[in-house]
Amino acid sequence: MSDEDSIDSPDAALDDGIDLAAHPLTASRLAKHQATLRGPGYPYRFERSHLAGELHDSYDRLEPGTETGESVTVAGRLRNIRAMGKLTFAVLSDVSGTVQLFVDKRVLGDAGFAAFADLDMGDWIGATGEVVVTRKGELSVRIGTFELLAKALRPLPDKFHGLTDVEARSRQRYVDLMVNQEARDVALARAKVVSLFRREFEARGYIEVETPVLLNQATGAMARPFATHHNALDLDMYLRIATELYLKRLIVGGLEKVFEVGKIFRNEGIDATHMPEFTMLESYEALADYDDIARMVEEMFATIATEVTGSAVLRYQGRSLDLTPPYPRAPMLGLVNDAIDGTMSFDLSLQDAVALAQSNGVEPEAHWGHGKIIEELFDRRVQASIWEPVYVTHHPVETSPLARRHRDDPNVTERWELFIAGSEYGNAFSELNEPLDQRRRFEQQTAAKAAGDDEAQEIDEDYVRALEYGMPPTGGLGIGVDRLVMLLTDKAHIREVVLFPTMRPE
RNA sequence: GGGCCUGUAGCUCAAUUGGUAGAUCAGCGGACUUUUAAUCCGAAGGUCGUUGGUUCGAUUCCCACCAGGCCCA
Repeated sequence: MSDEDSIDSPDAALDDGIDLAAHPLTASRLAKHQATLRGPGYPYRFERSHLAGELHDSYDRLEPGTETGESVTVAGRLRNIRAMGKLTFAVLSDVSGTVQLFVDKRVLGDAGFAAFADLDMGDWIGATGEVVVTRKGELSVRIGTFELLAKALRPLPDKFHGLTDVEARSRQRYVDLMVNQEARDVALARAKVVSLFRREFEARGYIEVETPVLLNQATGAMARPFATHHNALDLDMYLRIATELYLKRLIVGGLEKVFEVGKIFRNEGIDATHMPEFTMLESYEALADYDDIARMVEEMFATIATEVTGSAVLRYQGRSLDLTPPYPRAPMLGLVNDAIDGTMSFDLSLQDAVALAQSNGVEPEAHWGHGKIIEELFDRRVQASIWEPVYVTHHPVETSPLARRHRDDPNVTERWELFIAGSEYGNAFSELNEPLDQRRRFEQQTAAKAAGDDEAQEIDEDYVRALEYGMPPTGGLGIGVDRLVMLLTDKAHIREVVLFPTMRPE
């Protein structure tokens, strides 16, 4: 930012139409700000002795009217000012909570009291004074000195109704965070979820790694990538749509237990559960299979839910939801056949399978085989009816090109997806580690792409080369972090758990 | 992509069978030594999302567009 310009021309109309110098709500704030810049200026640092929350922890049990004789220094944003003649009460808000400032003209002095009266809601101040409890029992700092740390040139939203407009809260998340405790709670819950995942994986001997975001080829999932260009190399590049194939290269390399938490980018629509950039957690563990991963995930989900919400039994969208393990396993085809009219089977002719799909509301595309039809029937007829956690297993080989064929059934893979409350929360395989089969699967994807499946994966030659060096049996996992945070914070829309959701420009 | 809905003061919301809009909070002036959304008095504050059209007259009706929400695909 060009600070010279901003100081010299603060009256330029901003893009939301407010002219700070001319608007009645901002003109006096701006004038005070400019006076401070011309005069004493603003401090570069401030020494705080206590957070608001720490004061409550230490002094909340005192009787009304107590004067502790102890001096503390607090700092934060002024959230509410109630001036009553020679006495003023104000609410100071910091990261830990709020504490009341008790401002007495006799304590602060005439000049100090007048200066305090010049403050506006939203200003950042630091203040020092005695910890007291008012006659009404409110823990307060009776300030003897204070300092303006930063001026708020813009007014805060309505102090009671706050900011409720979804669009404004999303675009100006900084304001949402200032005035809505719920917004702060979600941000903290999210941070805690990610932190707990790290703790849990590290406790199991995993190491955290970082794999590339910018790729020559977007592989490892079925999704459209964002395309970009590297100028110096004059090279078209893509943002990653998964971390899977790079993490498995690390298993080949012998790191054995790896995980990564990071942004994934998919060039697709935005709705209640989808954002073009979202946070995925992937992990891979040598010598494990998908059952090992399932046991790990259900333990982690219960632990994280308990630490974030206080219980493994949640309320989500008005309903109770129990994340206590173990979670039942159910083969996909069995669930489909419970839900449709007729019986789907890999033994049906493709013609009969298509007819069965059509009679159950699914119109197969030309390139679909039995597997895609089964998965589509599951999506349309089963998924939404799932509430309590269930591992859906036995995904068709056709729709799982990176998963190992099931040890007992060649039509399906050792794969599960964890469904809760109608959405997918995790996806895991016994990883396909046999290079010749992997090459054939990629070739089948290429054929599907040629037949019109624009989501089919491309072959990643270097990945096959890596497998040719030998990958041990491996259990892999992907978890949508945003959705888990939604579940734990009882949010129905992903935008509520992403600090800065993707939006069109204003 | 389709359907429905929304956009009015900084914020939260009203109103209009078509005659240029009101309230709470915030802000401004005043009173007040225990407030908790303080209270009381007073005076202000608006490109009614944008652009066209119909009309004597449009915030209101119509077209298009912009941004957003919900549902469906």
